[in-house]
Amino acid sequence: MAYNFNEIEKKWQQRWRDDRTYRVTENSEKEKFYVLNMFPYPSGAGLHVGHPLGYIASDIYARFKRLQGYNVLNPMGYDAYGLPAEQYAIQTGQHPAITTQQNINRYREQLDKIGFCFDWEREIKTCDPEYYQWTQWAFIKMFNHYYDNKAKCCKPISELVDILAKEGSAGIDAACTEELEITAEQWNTMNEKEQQETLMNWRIAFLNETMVNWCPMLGTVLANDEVVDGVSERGGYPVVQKKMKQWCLRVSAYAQRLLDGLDRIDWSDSIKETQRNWIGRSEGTEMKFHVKESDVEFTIFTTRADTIFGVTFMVLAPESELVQQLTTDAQRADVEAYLDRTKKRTERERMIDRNVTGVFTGSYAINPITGEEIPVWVSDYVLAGYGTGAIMAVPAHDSRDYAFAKHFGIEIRPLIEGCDVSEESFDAKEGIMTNSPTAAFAGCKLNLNGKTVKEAIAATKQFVTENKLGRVKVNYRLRDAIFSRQRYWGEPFPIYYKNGVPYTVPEEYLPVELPEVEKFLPTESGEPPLGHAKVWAWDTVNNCVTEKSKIDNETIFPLELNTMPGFAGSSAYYLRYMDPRNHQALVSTEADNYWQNVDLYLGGAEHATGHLIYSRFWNMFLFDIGASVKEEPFQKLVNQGMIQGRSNFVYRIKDTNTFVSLNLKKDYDVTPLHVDVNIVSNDILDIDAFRAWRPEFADAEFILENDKYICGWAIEKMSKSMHNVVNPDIIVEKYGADTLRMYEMFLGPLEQSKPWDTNGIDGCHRFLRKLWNFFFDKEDNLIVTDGEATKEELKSLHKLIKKATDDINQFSYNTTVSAFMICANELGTLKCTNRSVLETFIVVLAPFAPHICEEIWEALGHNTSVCDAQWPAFNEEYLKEDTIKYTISFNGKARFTLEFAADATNADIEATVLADENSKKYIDGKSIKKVIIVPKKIVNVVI
RNA sequence: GCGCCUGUGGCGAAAUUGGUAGACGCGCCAGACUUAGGAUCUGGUGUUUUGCGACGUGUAGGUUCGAGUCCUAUCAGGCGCACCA
Repeated sequence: MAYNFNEIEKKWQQRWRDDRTYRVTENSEKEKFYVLNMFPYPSGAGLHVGHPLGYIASDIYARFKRLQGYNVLNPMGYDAYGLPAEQYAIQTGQHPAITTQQNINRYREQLDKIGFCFDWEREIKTCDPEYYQWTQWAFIKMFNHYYDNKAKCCKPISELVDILAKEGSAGIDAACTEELEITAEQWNTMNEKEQQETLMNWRIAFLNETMVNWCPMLGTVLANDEVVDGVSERGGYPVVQKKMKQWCLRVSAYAQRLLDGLDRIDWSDSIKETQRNWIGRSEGTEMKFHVKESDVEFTIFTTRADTIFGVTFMVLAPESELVQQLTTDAQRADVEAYLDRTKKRTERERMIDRNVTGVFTGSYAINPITGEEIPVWVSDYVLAGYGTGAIMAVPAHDSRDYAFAKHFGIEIRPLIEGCDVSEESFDAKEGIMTNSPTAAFAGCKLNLNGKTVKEAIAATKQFVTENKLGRVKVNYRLRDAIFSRQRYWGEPFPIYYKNGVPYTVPEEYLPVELPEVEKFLPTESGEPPLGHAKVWAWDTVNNCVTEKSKIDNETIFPLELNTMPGFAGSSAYYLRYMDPRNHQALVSTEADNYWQNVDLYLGGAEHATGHLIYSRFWNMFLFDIGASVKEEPFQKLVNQGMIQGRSNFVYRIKDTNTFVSLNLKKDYDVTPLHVDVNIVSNDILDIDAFRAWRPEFADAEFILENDKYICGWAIEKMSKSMHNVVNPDIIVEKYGADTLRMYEMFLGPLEQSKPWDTNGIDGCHRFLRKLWNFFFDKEDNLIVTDGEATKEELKSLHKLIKKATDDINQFSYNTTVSAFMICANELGTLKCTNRSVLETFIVVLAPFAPHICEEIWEALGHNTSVCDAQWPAFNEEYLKEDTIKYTISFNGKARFTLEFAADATNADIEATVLADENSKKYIDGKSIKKVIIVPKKIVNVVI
């Protein structure tokens, strides 16, 4: 019988379930290896052929490592909270928990068909109370810690309270929202509420009135990485800036450690670079400027301290509190009008429209070094959230300042020898400084003339520091993460409010479970959906959730109405897999010590600035409090490329129901329409299927070429709306999971994006059928023979072992698949039937095509799984050749080949070549400069 | 604008890291077995030339006995950040 993949795959998938083949337990005898995929959000559309790419790749690696004797953890779960299920709930009233579970079931069914070695007994779902208990727990820990900049780690907030009570804030160097100066006396006279509000300034998880990305259509705020081009990542709705009180995580406290950590992990350069960009470290100087005829002083941040003599105006961000203080009465009306206008513009509008706008405040600042008076302006090209929200403008050496100065006719004062600023600014950090105003301002002691820019920056820094005019400062672009979402389908906060002050639910009473609501929409008074919950108050006596109607603000208090964002549950899930059913801790010390962190993490590169930053931050925090043994969660990261869809088009002649074939369409006025790729084969449309596809096409007419309707095509993202989704189930049914696995790997380099194209899949399928025929004849009799393998067979086999071992280690799976085919071709030519050779082949192939290998393995008489076989050792002896062919070149031009004994020395080879009749023809009496012999390859004679 | 990556047959792609291109698969051509094949097997397949040969890794230079690989410039495509001072 032929290779019956459907039957074989069903059989082995069942067997693996029954035997719990892929269950893992901590085993100190064996070395661990932790493989992890970014867990999926179970969307309603199910899996398409792009999803399994990473799972297959990691599955191969996991199986490979297991064969090499490692104890491999390869778990799977679901990122189950998210917007689509909630949007669906709003539309249909269906509870998101139900939709989500249905989607999970569908995913599981599809995943099972591909034959992964996941340990499903460790499955987690982020919406499961047993899981989110630990998300809430981590949040409480963050609430109760602050970040000590000197110690470079976080510490309990109680220690900060002690310091405040004894010494005030003077000695505190901690990550904070704003620099506060509080004496011990002030602190001690504060009431409870004031103290709590003050502590918010330092907590890692803190409540803050902040500018947020508000998406009115979604009715919620979004994190920076959830906003793309000024619209929401999900849905593409407009996003506006709005000031709101929100929970935040002080991610910025960890900016330097997040940056430093990148040097210790094995990630691709491009992802590291993206993270470095996102963190955006910049080293510069903070300088204090006094305001003329006023007590007010303000600080600016600059990386170009050397340009202090070129400052001809100052600019404040419109949102800066200084604007109100510095606006003179004469200018107030103009400034107010400007602020109004700015406020109305969305982020997106500000991004598109880069016309120079601004208004003068009426105040003048004093240059701290020269004493010169400088006008202070307001303009929205200065961002409130970066640096101090105020800048010193140097139009000669900054293009934005230059545009502003040109527009408002402000002086442009060049400071670098020979630079031309008549047309544009000179932004480069190079050249020799000039124009230091030593004469104009006799009091000025700083002279930068003749220094390079680099030297001048250093000199200015030193001068500013020594004269206490400011300080050296490092700034980061990385902002704190906004952690509140005005949504239903997310983790509830373990927070209740007493007298308007947030308090955490005691850890031992977690989880605080998500309450039921009647509606998933915001309330009429504009509260988030949890405002509809009837049972949503905290009873501090019985430590439980109770009816809202019982709130008395004595012992029963209102609970937080916001929920946590998507990244909350996905930030530490890898730890939970180590010990998923633990009720006492996120992860037991034993499990954490054994599994440590993820050795190989696979997922899409699109998470570079979201999940992969939050997750590192979250884990560093857990590391600081001793809940995780490793500072970095993911040691090696591989980003699989996206599988794009190949869409097909039909061309409808305008205002008709007639469709014209691709190469004839130029004669008509046509509208291209996406057509379901499943009714198109090799770009030829199945016309009957098309008529049946949609009612409006039932009586469609066609203009054919060669009796066929040829469709157009394009490479696009695989999505429902483009009708280009290919379901893996269909491939599995037609070719089998093993073929799908081999083919997805064969398609090209793992990290590259590539379009899905079934055109080559037959090659992989043919290979497996051929393999089957090595073992069985037409009547299913095993036809392998015992005995010694021949030299050629062993050579071919060991070439494969070497190639497979090397390539799998480098995730070069496409070349590994090629190596299998080459070896099978060679063994076929050799008519190999040798049991030991073929058996070893099966072991090496097992990670790629586990079902067929199990079946053959069993037929060969083994009563254990091929998963528990041993990865074969490579033996160089078999690859040795008796003779080696050398290409003989003269002056780099290949001429002919000669064969030598494998152990011939260079001297032998040289002598033979020079004595050779052929060679003499090329040398022809000319003198030989040298003879280059590349081992086993080439002899090049230079004449 | 800044940073990163990629560019090789009709197509997906290889190339032991500087060693004399195009492995493997698809497609195509020819042949065999077939009533037939979109099944299977065998052989061929970068361009050009009848042939020896010549030319070929986006383009133009350079280093080298030798360059797809290194250097310089340039073009094209992709990704990330983007009024970050």
